[in-house]
Amino acid sequence: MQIYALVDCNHFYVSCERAFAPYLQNQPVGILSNNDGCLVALSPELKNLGVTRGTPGFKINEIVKNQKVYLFSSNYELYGDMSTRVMKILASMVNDIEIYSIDEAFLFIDNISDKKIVYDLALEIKKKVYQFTSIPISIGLAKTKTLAKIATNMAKKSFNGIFELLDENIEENLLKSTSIENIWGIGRNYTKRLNKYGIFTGYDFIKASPYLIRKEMGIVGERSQLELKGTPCSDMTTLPPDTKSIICSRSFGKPVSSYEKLLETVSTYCSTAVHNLREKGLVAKNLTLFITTNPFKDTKQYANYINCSLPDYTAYTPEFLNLCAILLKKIFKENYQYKKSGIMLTDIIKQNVIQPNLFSLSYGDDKRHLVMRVMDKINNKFGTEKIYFASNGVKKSWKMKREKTSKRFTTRWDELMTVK
DNA sequence: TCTGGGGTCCTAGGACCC
DNA sequence: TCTGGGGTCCTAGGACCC
Repeated sequence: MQIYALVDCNHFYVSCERAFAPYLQNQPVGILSNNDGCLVALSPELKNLGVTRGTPGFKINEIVKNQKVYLFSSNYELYGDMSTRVMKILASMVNDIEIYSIDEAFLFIDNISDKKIVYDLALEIKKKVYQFTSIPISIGLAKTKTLAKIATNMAKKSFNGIFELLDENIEENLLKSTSIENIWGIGRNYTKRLNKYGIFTGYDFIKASPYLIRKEMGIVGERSQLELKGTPCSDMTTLPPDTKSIICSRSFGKPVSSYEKLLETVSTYCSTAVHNLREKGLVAKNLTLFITTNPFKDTKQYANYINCSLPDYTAYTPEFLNLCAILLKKIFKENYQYKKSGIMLTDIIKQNVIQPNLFSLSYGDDKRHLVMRVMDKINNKFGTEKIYFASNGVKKSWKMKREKTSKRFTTRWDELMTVK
């Protein structure tokens, strides 16, 4: 018997905050996105107050005032580290694990003939993860990943946090009561299209003609359909896939209109992205830069992007920074209130497979590489941006808001939890 | 005043090649 | 009536995911 188990951490960011602040237990808790913009994670108690994911923070001021809601800025350093801990525990308990996102992982369970044993294993996993991280998880068990997703949704509605979907009658009933928009791979747009053909539930979907599904959704839809019928169509990818792009973009705390300040923003984001590139042992050749005004405001709108390739693959920050200045000049327009900018690195390969250009040194061998290494070492040890490029700006009046951040309890010595 | 950020995959169409 | 056929590569855009 081959079983896919999907482990999903319950309201993960909230649970991370709760792990270090027990008074948040059973209280309405919400985590805000970057710039304290909108809600990205909610505790069930907050959901019960009628608040939904994606709501802008300022729209719930009223509720926050009246109901005592605890709001936090997102603390990705903490969540990332907690995620690593959870994944390590999972990996120690099964042979094959595919880390799917910061709070989800597929486990592949093979060679177990008895359903009961699988269920007990899931129970043990859940217990152990909670014991070592105090993160509550839900586990769905099924024949394919897509079915496991549905099982996990059920597991979240109690059932001890574990739902096993291996009985065909239960499967059929569950598909009948599952709307297609809740199926993995079917989003808002495909839901609308399929509704036109009278397809509303998972059951309608598996009964629909494969030709129709193929026509409307392409190969992806056809795969989803097969998976729901019990045929696995996606392998476990136990090795992390090669990075194809790295994006760094942010909204500003305050709008920016001068070229100089806008350049500070893209330079800062660019430095971060190229740093990430180096951390992964990669080099890139292509840079895309974009700027945009605030689409939610009634002011003059402008958005544009531009993209350019370097002559060689590199992870040398100044080279990208120079390019940023040139590219920004080309698309920058005066008299606009810019709200967001960003850069994307593409055409990425591993540093150790660079094909050196006949006329230049390869990045790994020259002094530029060493300078970057020293810089990264200093910043990794003493904190981000201890040393940085002048083009990133010194004052950064546009910096994003993060007014309610908790401490980075698990990754900074000076932010360890104190017990009074 | 205040509305996130980072990714992947697939497809259609155009340019170009022999 | 009918105007070759087969292929690759690249890009933009659309869809999805968390």
